[in-house]
Amino acid sequence: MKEQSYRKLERVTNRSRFKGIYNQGVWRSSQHFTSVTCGNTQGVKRLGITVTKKTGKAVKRNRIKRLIREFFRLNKNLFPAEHDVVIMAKRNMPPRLTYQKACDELTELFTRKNNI
RNA sequence: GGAGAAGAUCAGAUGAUCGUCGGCAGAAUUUAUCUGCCGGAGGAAAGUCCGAGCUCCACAGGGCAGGAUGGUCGCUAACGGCGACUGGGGGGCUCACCGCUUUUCCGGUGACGGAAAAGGCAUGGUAAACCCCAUCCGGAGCAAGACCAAAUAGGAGAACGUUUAAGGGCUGCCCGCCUGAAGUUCUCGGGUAGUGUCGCUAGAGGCGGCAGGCAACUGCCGUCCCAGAUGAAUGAUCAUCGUUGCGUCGCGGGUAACCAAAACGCAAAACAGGACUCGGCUUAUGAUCUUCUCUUGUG
RNA sequence: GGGGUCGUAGUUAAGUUGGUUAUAACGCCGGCCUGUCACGCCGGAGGGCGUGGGUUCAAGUCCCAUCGGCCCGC
Repeated sequence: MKEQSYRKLERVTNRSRFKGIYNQGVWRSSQHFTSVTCGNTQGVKRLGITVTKKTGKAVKRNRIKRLIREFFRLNKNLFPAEHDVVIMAKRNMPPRLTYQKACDELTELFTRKNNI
């Protein structure tokens, strides 16, 4: 499989799996994002993204999801192996989010988590 | 130059790298995976305010209730939409107001205007509220609906009923109809629920030409295929060009204030993302162009 | 995505042929009672129809647009 891909196999697509991650996972948060990490039995790193309607309208939500996906693709080494990670966007998201700022904040969030 | 109205067009472009959804072909060959090619959001995709197609409710029947519309003619699959023509747009009631009549005060040379009080419901006007009249409307909605896989199987309560049938469904009610020969219906609880399949995209379709019509629109011919996701696909980074604004410099123009080409640097680029599909309406919003109206300055 | 329902004082609500100054309870303020507080009694104030237009002499009510909250579905 290609290194920088993001296929359906690497996504969390089931509602019951989301609930399981919320119940058993470890919660971390930064200024604009919240992450939940939980081990899985599939042998791959998987990512789920949650952006609720309270964050904004459809254009804004799609953009946030694309930026988070891009961060996952290009920084897979920061994610723990055989774990499911859910990244949630908070309500105070700035209207014009650039990839550079999102990448910086998420990098800081995940490197801090690995140190603990 | 400024303000406003109406209409039309576009919604930055190209390339590279990484990545994504669908289709086709090949490798591999149960899936999974890899490679190549092609295609991949809007004028409003939005709000869900109207109208339809389509699907289910057995058929989609009659009356009442309820809802919607209200000048005429036409267009259309249909409409509350659109076009043209008209300049007012169905009929009625009155406790409110205006108007009407009388008196007083104020302003004015005056016509008259303003304010207050009373009279009267005999006369006029005004509502998208109420009554009547005409026309139209069965209900729900793709989470409609059909199939496969998986899973248990039968538990508790309530209502009604067992022979001139109850109950249920079709519409809120009635008639009528359908189902129903001993159970039926409702509620609660329990089990299962998938990277499932179809519906799912060729359509009242787009573009061009000709003809008819004042127009909305219609007919004929040619040509094109243009998203089908389901925790939900269009993105990120870089480069070049282009648009706009600002700053530096100032080829040039001008008596002057000033206007300014080329170059360089910086910044900006709106509203907004399909979710069964169309026709409208409404709302949000950037730029350019055309026509018209008002106003200011100069010649 | 589809359908429905609601928005009125600080809070919970009432408000229908459209027509006096938009109402009630709790809350708030002052007084009485008590050694003090609460309860109770008496009196009072304040401020509100989500927002913007329209119809009308007059709109919480009718019409249009818009914003926000809540509920339902195989």
